[in-house]
Amino acid sequence: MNEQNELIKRRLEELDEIKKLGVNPYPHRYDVTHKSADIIGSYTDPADEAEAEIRKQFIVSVAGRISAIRRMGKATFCHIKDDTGRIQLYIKRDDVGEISYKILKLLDIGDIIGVKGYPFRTRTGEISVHCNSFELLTKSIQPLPVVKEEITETGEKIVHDAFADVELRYRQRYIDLIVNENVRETFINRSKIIKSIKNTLEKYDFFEVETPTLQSVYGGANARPFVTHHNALDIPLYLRISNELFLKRLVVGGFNRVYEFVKDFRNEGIDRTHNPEFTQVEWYQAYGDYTDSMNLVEEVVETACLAIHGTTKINYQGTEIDLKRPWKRIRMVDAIKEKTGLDVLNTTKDNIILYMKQNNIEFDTKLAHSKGLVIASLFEETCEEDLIQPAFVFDHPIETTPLCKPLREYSSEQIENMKNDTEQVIYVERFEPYINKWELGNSYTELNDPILQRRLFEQQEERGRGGEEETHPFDDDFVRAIEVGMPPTTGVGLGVDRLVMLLTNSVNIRDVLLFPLMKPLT
RNA sequence: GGGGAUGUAGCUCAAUGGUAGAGCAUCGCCCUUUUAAGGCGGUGGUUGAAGGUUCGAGCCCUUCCAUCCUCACCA
Repeated sequence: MNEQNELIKRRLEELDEIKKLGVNPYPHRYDVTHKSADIIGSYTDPADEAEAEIRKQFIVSVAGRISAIRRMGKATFCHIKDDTGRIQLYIKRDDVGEISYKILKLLDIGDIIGVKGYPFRTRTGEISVHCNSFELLTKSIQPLPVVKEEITETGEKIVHDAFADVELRYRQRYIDLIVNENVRETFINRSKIIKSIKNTLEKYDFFEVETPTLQSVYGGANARPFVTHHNALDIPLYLRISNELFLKRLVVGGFNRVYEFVKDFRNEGIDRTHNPEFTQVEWYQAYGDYTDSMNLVEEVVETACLAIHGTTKINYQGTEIDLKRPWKRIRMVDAIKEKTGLDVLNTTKDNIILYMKQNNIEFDTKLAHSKGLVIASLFEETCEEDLIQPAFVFDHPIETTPLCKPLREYSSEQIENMKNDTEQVIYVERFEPYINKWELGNSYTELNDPILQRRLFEQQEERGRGGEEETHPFDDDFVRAIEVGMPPTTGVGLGVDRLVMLLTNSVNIRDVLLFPLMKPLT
């Protein structure tokens, strides 16, 4: 990209020539009366010559970026793109005058112009604007990739020499968006999905809130945080890994139904389904339990799919997936039994570990101290790969999270004694929606017993001291809030990026993030 | 972090270790209903960076940078 590049040099010369002709290449505003799609959509062919003459009085004003130019001596065809699509312009020297036509010759692909003229149909059938005048609105200095679009006789669009370098596409998304129409569509769909989710939640009287991104105690998930520093207060701060604990405080405060779309930050690896910052929507509902959340998750996802596809059936990279409610619901231990035949409820911890070793199932020995974690790990290694169609996997071992309520069937003595009996696994009312093998979210019947909450945080701290890297830190203020009293509550966190990937058939999370994190070029 | 692959003109891509090329874009000329417009003629390169082997390196070797795939980690 050196500045001596011939193409850029040439364009700077053109810019000078344009200025010398008395034209401001960067004017301040332009009155647009029509969008390209409106012009094409509302066009009807005139009945006869007389009507065609009259039509010439109906002037449209349309603006956009030049995407193709075909010059033919004293007449020029070009296509401009606006936010509704593209439209062809027909500009004749005799119509616009000599000086304007001279300026037209100085224009390039990438320049933004506004034109006034009347719609007509060309000899080859394309609805176009016959221009009486045009105005340069912005001169482009950086040459764009030249993408040729061919419309076949069957109406199919073939894109030639597409701008395909993924690295450049992510780093210079503005160019990607100009040139690659499907990229634009993906982000329009992302917006529609988010809007749909909001609509569904608002329909049930959920209330949108905002909670802190900078937190002095992070929590609500198992993840390593980004650490920063506040100068004036001279304290470390963390970028949130979750907003869960704040939303629950709001339920304590009396907002019975709250939701927030939120950027979470996790200091971990980057791959096809992980970006250091990503979007979740979380919502909390007082007086409900996790079965209410299952119902709402189904509805939120199904409705979002309908909003952009008009059907519940999607094709993700060749896999047919139907998001129609109701989804399959299965206990984690039953999923394991179905897949492996192993009845973990009636098998000792050591025998499960033995089974995993015998079957070459990956196993982290750091988890060997807890039967619950062994079971969760067995599930992840064996069952996840089959969870293509939407399914709720529920009732996880309590060791997987300190924020979730144990099953209602337990007596308080059983929960009390769980530490003393290593073979006794306490299960919690948690579920994860799986689609296409991905955990799309996470949900609990929220723990609101402050005594147990405190104990579970303490156990997390203990495990942290024992070497586990990603445990929940103890949050005193949060426990205080629970002590004030949180009503029976259920909550959900849903991964928005992954949902958008699914619904837009995107392979990489970067394809659904406008500006994914890239290593800076040195 | 491990393994595999890629990086050549503005874009998309070629090039047995032996003169770096094509299409589009760009520039000049012709062309007043073209549409991947067309015709004729030009310009354009530190082959990601730095070393090395060789008479000779885009190609072989080393290191580095970036990206992709994959594994690990990870809601």
